[in-house]
Amino acid sequence: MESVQVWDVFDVNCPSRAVMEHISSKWGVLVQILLLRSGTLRFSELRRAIGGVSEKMLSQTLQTLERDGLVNRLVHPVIPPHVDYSLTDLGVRAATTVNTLFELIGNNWAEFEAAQIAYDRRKATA
Amino acid sequence: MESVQVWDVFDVNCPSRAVMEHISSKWGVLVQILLLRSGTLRFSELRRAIGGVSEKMLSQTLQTLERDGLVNRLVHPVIPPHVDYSLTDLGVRAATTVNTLFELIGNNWAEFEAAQIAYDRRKATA
DNA sequence: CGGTATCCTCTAAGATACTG
DNA sequence: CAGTATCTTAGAGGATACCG
Repeated sequence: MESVQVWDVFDVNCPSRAVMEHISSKWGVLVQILLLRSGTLRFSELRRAIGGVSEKMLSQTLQTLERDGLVNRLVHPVIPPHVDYSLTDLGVRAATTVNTLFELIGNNWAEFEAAQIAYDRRKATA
Repeated sequence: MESVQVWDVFDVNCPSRAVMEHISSKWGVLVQILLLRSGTLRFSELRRAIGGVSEKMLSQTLQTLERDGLVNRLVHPVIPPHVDYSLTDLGVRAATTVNTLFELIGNNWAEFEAAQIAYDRRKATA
């Protein structure tokens, strides 16, 4: 039996808004599509792959996604430490949708750019 | 002929990251799915419908989405002012994907909640 | 290696007041 | 009605140093 949407997202107190913010966060979206493509990655691999991310933000993002049940964190008890990150089933589904959004942007980039240029010109002449 | 993805989203300078941030922004996602459901709405209708949004943030969000070519802004030259907002074709496609994400959250809410509780318990005992 | 802890900066975002 | 202008603040986010 599947659970169903109980709250209205337009309500200020809708708790699903918070999860949405985690999934769609700046670094969260990049972590998700990277793990979707790569399967499993270590902390340092994620850090190197995602340009511009700080250790702090990566750590924080991973914790949030793990708490929401989107990311698996597997610690190998060895020295030096070895930690593997991967997507849960739920994470794969979220990441796939996020990836669709990125493809939409990439596949229509000319349209986005044209819209921005047109908008800026309208503002400049006005 | 469709344009294709030119940049790597993992590159710090990838311009599509900015558009992604607009689409997935806190208020942006709510504006999109509300317009997707309602078709056309006025500024004050959007403001009333989206719980918690300030005029400033709504205005800013609408401008960003309009600049990216996702939202149409139609001004009726009357007094008092009348401005209609709606989604462009591109906006409908983005909003539909965003809506999929919200449905994913709503349809699996029990799983999200359980994951959060389990995570918090793990942290507490540790 | 995989993080935390601390400090600091800057801007996202809310509140309020005002305007065409 | 549909915003803008101004002010203020909470917290997002970065830099650096340190630890198990």
